[in-house]
Amino acid sequence: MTGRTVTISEVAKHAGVAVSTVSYVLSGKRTISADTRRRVLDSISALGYHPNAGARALASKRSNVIALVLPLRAGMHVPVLMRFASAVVTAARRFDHDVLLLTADEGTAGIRRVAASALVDALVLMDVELDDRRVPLLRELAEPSVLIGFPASPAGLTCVDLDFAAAGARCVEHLAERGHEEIALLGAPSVVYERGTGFADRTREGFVAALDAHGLTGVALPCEETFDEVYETVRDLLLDRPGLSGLVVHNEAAVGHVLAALRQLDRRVPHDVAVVAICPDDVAERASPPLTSVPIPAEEVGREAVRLVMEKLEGRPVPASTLLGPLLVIRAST
Amino acid sequence: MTGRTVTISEVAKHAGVAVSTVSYVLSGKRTISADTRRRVLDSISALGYHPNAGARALASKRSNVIALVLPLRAGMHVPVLMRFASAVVTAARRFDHDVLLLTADEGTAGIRRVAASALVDALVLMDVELDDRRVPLLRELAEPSVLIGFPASPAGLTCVDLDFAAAGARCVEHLAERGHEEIALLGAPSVVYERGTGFADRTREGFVAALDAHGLTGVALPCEETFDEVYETVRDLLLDRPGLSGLVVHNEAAVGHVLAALRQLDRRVPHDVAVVAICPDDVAERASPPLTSVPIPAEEVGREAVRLVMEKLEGRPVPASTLLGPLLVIRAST
DNA sequence: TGAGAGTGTCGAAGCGCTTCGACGACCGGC
DNA sequence: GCCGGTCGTCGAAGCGCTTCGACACTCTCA
Repeated sequence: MTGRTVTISEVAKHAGVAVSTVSYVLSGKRTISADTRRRVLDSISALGYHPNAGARALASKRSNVIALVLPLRAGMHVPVLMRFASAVVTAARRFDHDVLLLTADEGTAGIRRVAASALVDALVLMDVELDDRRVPLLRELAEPSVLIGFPASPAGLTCVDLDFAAAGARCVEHLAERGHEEIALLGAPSVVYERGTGFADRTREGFVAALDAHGLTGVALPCEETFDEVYETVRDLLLDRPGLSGLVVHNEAAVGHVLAALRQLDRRVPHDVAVVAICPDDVAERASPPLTSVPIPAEEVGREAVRLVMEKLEGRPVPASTLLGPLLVIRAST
Repeated sequence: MTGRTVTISEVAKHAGVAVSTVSYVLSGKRTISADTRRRVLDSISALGYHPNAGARALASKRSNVIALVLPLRAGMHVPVLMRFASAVVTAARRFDHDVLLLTADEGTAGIRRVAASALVDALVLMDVELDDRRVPLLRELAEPSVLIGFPASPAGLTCVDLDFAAAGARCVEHLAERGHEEIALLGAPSVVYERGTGFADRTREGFVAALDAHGLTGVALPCEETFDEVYETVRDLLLDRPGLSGLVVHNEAAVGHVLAALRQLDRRVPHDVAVVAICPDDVAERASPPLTSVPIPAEEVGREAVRLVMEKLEGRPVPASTLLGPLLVIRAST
């Protein structure tokens, strides 16, 4: 079974056809008679043939591999990243592509390397910052790329993400419908805002705009991720704003701490304070009480990124910007 | 800069040498005079040459890519996985290799495919189960592989992992030193034990054995991951065992809930109950109070796995089993 | 001083695949 | 009955690299 490696010419010999015929059977790029096709396919499975990826890449100038570039930085929402990665791999396989994993350790050099060496045909980049060093490089690269997230100036790029502004607004809207009049957003740690990570800012903007639109009062605060800091933030917030009755939490790591803090401050959810989170579904479900939330659609985003990059590989035009609409899942916390 | 792709023969022409000379400069497989080497290297950087990965793989029968196989199942410790993955990528780069990401969706077919097509030279598998379907396949594969985790019968395989039994024992030992006489282990969710995931079992075994060795009484319980379930478990545990004063938590997702539950039950940490966790450092640091813990040495394990797989690629013998000794970091919770 | 042993470099033969042009065989239309 | 078109298949030319054997030198040491 796992004997010597079988080549296309052995398949051709076994099937009694030319090497090129086998190739055309596999690629479907020329018409082949049903009879010949069957003979070839039989030989392929009889011999256990697998095309050699290197040879194929060399001859066709296509490696059928895409790069997935993950920045593995501090303060990141790692589990979400993983779900993105998984979705990208699964989607890529559906297009008969594999995924090469690149971390940011190597900086832009890694991207340049895999592109220049033809190791990959295209790139998908995750967790893009507003001012991302990788962006200028992508513009000059021949290989198509898609970003998950939006840099400050996305001109000439293809980007896809959850519409965080709409997500922030959706949370406000929901709390407004429930009759809350003073609410707060607990967002990412301040370091994330300082770094200029797009999604954090965009959620805040959507939140603030929706506050206005619905005539509510409120405030948007950064939120650290240790229990003690979260506790203080929540305590001070409730002290400063006695009328506050709704909370939007956009910080996966802090969400549990926020609930624990409220518990300790004797505020009952949702009776005293209603809580909406923007976070992965499993976190929302596991909380006590289970949280009304806007889930992060990692699967959809990953799938869409791959679809877009494949379109670009085919030379087809794609929209520069794809924003996925937020869903609101209502649970026990509002 | 990102103009047409530069080939080795253009470099050779530019440097005034033969193609093979350029190749030998790059690989170091034959001696080259210092002068020629310099000329060639200058031409390489002048032209911006990057060897074509496909051509290289075809000619050398080495793709310089290793596969990282991640099962992306429910109930997994995803952030830890990510750190493993990151460590593997970084370590692989140090050996001039890239990493192809494979998920378990494709089952064993994916492994077979990338191996047979020579897309990868070797494999690293993560989160191995006691009875892992992938294991028999690895045995018959020509490509070397290394497992992170231990299957039930590791004969003929190369495995590396944290020594979870020693980690469980180390926690007990620490609590014994602090004078605790009755302690409990809160482990993985029961579904993880039922699936037969090695590390959960091994921690429990180490815990139980150390209990005996130190003459302590105690119990090992599975632990679910929602706050309410954790709360009940902890409450019942304290009710059943009034003498209990130490807790070992080997469940990253539940660790925060355990502390919140203790807080709510008016047990102070470490005054009333001491807590030791087996979990990633960032989780232990972020908790309140910061937890004494045995960290999961993801970086070391990943690096070691890559080192082993590279050794095997070179044809050198490697130990079948590598267990990394646990470290105990003392913080405020004991 | 000449045989023998390195050194440093070259040319050419593949590696396994895709793709292009060519070419019979067969078809229908006049 | 001949011509132009398809259809199905083949052969050969690469793709860009590694590696093997050959070979021209330059040193040593007898």
